[in-house]
Formats: sequence, C-alpha cells, structure tokens
Amino acid sequence: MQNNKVTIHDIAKALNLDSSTVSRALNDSPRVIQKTKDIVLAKATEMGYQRNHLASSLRKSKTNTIGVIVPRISRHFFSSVISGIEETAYEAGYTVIICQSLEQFNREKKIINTLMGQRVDGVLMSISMETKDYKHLEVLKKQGIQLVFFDRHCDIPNYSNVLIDDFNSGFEATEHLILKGCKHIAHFSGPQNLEIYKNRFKGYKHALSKHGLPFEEALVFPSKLMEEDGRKNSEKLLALPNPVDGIFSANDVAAIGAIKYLTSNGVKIPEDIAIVGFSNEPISTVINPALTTINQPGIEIGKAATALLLRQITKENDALDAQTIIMDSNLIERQSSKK
Amino acid sequence: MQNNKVTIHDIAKALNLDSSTVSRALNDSPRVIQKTKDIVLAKATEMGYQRNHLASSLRKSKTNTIGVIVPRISRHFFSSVISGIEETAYEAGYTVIICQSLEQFNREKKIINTLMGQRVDGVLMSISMETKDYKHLEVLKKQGIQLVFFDRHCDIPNYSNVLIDDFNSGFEATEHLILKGCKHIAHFSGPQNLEIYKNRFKGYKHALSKHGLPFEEALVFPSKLMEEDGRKNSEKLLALPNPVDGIFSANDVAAIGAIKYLTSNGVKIPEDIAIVGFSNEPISTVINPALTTINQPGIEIGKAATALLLRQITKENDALDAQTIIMDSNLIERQSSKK
DNA sequence: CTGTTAGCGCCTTCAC
DNA sequence: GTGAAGGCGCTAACAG
Repeated sequence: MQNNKVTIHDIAKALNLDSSTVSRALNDSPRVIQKTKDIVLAKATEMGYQRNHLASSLRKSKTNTIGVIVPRISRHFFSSVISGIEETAYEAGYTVIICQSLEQFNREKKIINTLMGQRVDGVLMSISMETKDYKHLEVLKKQGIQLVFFDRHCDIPNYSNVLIDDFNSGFEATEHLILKGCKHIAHFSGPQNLEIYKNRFKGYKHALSKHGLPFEEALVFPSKLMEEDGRKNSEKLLALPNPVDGIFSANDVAAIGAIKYLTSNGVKIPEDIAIVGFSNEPISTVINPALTTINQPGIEIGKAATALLLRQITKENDALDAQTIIMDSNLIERQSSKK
Repeated sequence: MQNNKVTIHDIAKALNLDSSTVSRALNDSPRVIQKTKDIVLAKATEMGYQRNHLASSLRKSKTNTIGVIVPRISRHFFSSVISGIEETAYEAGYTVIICQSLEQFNREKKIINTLMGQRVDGVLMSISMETKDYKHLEVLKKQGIQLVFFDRHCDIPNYSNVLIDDFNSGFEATEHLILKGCKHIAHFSGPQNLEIYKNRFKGYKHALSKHGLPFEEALVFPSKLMEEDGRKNSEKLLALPNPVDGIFSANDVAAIGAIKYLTSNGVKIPEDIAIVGFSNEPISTVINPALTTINQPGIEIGKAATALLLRQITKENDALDAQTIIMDSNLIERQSSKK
C-alpha cells in the first residue's frame, strides 16, 4: 500500500485539496480546521508519508541540525558530553551531526566547511590541540551560525564557553589531601600550554599557600598523559630526600601509572601516599579504591552547552550576549584515605 | 567581501556565465573546459561560496549521510564503534548522524522516522534490548534505505550483520583459565535473551567439555550488568562447598564488582581465583593487573560495518547479498596469572 | 479557512 | 562547450 516517496502533493490529490493546505495541516497550523487536519493526518499515515526534511529545511533555511566537533569520540569524557548533547537536542527536535578532529587543525577546517555545507543551525566544539589560529571559524559568524565552545576554552569575542572550573578542582583536590594530613604533596602536571592544566596547577599552588605549606618546584613532575610518565615520576619521587605523602595528578592516566608502579614497589595507597587524580575515563573510578577522583561532569556539560546553543539559535534576533558557564567538577572520595 | 549565502547564480552573474555551467564546473564535469573551471573555482573561493548540500541532496535524492543508532553513546564499546564509523564515513565523503535509543523501543521507532525524514542513504544500528518486533524497520527497506546491524545480531532476511564471535570468545576465555590450571570455573552470565550472552555461555560449556571438565549448573551465576551482581555472586560463590578457582565473566561490570568484593575479603587474584572478563569499558584493562580481558574491537567493527554499508549503498542496483561478518575479539593477558 | 503562486539552491535533461 | 528551462518537496506570501 504505502509506497516510495509519498509527497504532500500525493496526499493533496488523494484528498482533493491543495498541497499547501496539506502542508499547513501537517504543521498543525491554526489556519486549518481541525477536521481537515484529522483527515490529512489519517491519509498521511495511511499512505506512509514521511516529511522530507531536506526540502523543508531548504525552504525555511533552518535545518534543526547542530554540528558537534570533538577531538575524539571514543574518549570517555567526550562521549559523555555527546551523550548529553544528543539528549538535549533530541528533546528539542534537533538532530546532531558528530565529527572528530582527531586533534588535527586541517581536519577541523574541513569539518567546519562540511557543517556549513550541511547548513547546521549551530555548532558545539572543543577546539583541537593543534589549533592556534581561529580564522577558519570566522565564516560561521559571517553566516550567522551560532557557536559555543565547551571544555577547551577559546577566547574569541562574542562566543560562549562552557567550562569546568579547573582552578577550583585543582584547589579542592589538593586541599583534600592537606586536610587528610599530607605535608609533602607532589603534583603530576599536564601540558602547560593548555589552560586546563595550567589552572589545575594554579589551584594546587593556591591550596598549598592557603594552608601554609611551602611550594617546592622539585615536587612538580611534568607528564604527557601517558602511564609511562606516571611510572617514571613515581620512581623519581621515591628517590627524593623528603618522602612525599600525597600526589595530586592533573591527569588520571599518569595517576594510574603511578599506582601501578608504587603498589608493585611495596608502597601502600593511601596509607603511605594518598593520591587524587582527575578522571577523564571511567578507569579511575575503579582502578584502586584508594584513588580519590575528581569527576568531570561530561553529560552535564553537554546538556548545558546544548541548551545555551539552542537559546542562541532561537533568540538570534536580540542576540544573546556571550557568556561563560563554569561547571563544577566533583571530588569523589573512594575510601576514607590516609592517617 | 564575501557575504551571506553566495549561490551558483551569484557566481554565474559575476562571470557572465550561466548557473548550469558554474554547477558543472564546481562538480568537475568533463563537459566544461578546464579554463572555465579554473575561473569559476577561483571566483567561488573569492566570493566565499559554500555549496548548499540541502539543495544538492534534494535535487539528487542522495544525501551522502548515514544514520547511526546505538543504545548509548557513552558506553565505551559504542563510542569506539562510532569512532570507527565516523572515520570511514569521513574518508568516503559521508556525514554521520548519531542517535541513541537508550535501549527504548519507542525512541528507536522515533529515531528511524527522523532518519528517514533526513533522507539518510543508509543506517547502521545496534538494536535496543527492548526491541522484539522489527516492523518499524520495514519502512527502511520500502524506501530503499540500506541497513546494516552491528554487535547485536538481528535476524531479518536480506540484512547484513557485523558481529563479534562470542562463542569463540567465551570458549577462548574459558580455555585460557583451564590451561592456567583452573578446575572449578564459575561463569557470570549476562541476560540470556541476548544472543551475545547465550553464545559466550555456550563457549564456556564447550571449553569445559572439550577439556573433560564437568559442567555444573551451580557455578553459573546470572547477572544484569551491574557491579552489585558481581558482589552478590562472589558472596554466593565463596559459600560453595567446592571452592572455585576461576571465573569467566561475560560482562566486565560484574567482574569489577567481583574483584572489589573478593579482594576486600582477602581473596587473592589470580592466585586464589583467576578471572577473565569481557572488556566493554577501558576499565578492565587497568582495574587489576590480574584480570585477563577479552577485548571487543569496537573501532574495527565500526569501520567494517561502514565499509559494508557504503558498498551496499553504491552498488544498490545489483544489490549485494546480505552477509555476516564475524570479527574476532582478542584475549589480552595482563599478567602470567595463576599457579 | 483554503487555494494560487512563487521560489529556496541545485542539477540535469534538452537544445544549440 | 555552454545556455535555457524545469523541477526535487516544501512553505510562505498573497488572495479570496
């Protein structure tokens, strides 16, 4: 019965109506009497009608589609964010196109073009690590396409950011250790060209100074988000003259490496050394009950960013001011650690 | 200079050409002389032209878009698959629309409609757990939209599946334990209405029988993919008259619960009890060096499924036969476990 | 309340 | 090798 590609014209013909009336009926326009709507709707389902969004979007120049650009979908933090984005978008009747930059500037550029070609109504993105220059984003503004950044701060005037309060997270993580009685707290830092790691580091220093502990350069160990770093850092750390009794790791991968190395070398966690690590991956939550984690609220960030973007899309006229939303990450203590 | 919404007509006007020539030039048609192409292309970039895919797709009734339906994006296995899908699709010039069913049949139904409305060229899906009835998928076939299932087998004639060899994985996991010297191996099973868990269970039984070990119903513990199950099962398991010396868990969440419970009750892993668990999440790879894992090749599945789908889309005429691709999962031993 | 008309931007016959 | 014309399916004026 129902066949390939039924259009509003087919319905109109079958009902001796005009296609515009059918269109209005299907869009629940107040300018069509209820009875007509019922008839049209019944016929439409009977004939297996499927609205063609392409045509509709073309006509309305509104696609109800948003583009999402993340460095890598399979990183748990980003997939959580996407999950939140999809949910909020779905509820609002929006479709989501997902792209991954793989941290490559060129891919990012090409993706922007693709999304423009798809005529998305807005874009949510976490800028790639390689990106230092933002010219490729100007076209979006020129076309009136809304853009909201999440997770990775991007300082372009008039654009909104949805971020995690890394300074505060670093501060809380470190203070947590201090309150547990730690006196010599090491810091495994991340790449210092990234704001998030800089801020966590600042939070660490601030907590130390607030509690009257000295900041020692020797206790700061760089790391490149590899387990190997965690192992090597731990090795050096055990060789220090003053024994360390706490570690705040700005990234969980290094924390994992550290835990593996330390435990296999007879160090008890958290009795000898307490550790707090960020959890970008669900890994941390189970790797060791002794690891206290700072959880990144991916889903919430996704929802907040999407809600903001949709607000900007719909209120495009009296353009919303750019704003920065700061989400709190939450410290989750797995075990009453330490002393 | 470049402004809002440049169309091929604008380019044509600026060049004293016809829009059709511009269109052909931009599509690199052989029916346009090279010189013209160069001029058009130059002007296009100069004016900041962006092809409108909506219009193009509408005209060609081909969107170069594929829809993906997964139960939940943030589950690591699925985000890996999506990652693979996105990569392969991107290379082939396709855009990917992601949707999550959240295991709900109604959402799945609605998503199918949305994707049809978006006129996707094909769909990749992992059917929701709630879905028992496949009528809502018939429209796809009726509209000639290609469909490939992945991970969760779906037995509808003429549709392809890309799956993991669960029987073999279950077999290998169990055999691994046997070869390590285990004599009493428990099995934490998953929901038996799902093929994958049934097959892992079968693999378990087959390994036992192959090696002359008795199958004992009492050693099979149901689980619903919750840590809690793992804990409860472990509790029961410790109370058995014959001590268990190995566990093959069909899902890693239960395995994690088990490890937490067992280690906190003084059981040494793998010395007392060796464990092999599936790793849907990266969790397992680090939770305990003693946990041997069976890794699900998400990215590879995504790539294979996409490649297959694209082949079906492009060779639509002499329709490809439905096929089933079986991917091997690989057992990763974290430590020379046991005895 | 419903019909008429026009066009969103592109591609594709068909002419020349 | 290029131009002219028409239409993909839908919606938004403008009528009546």
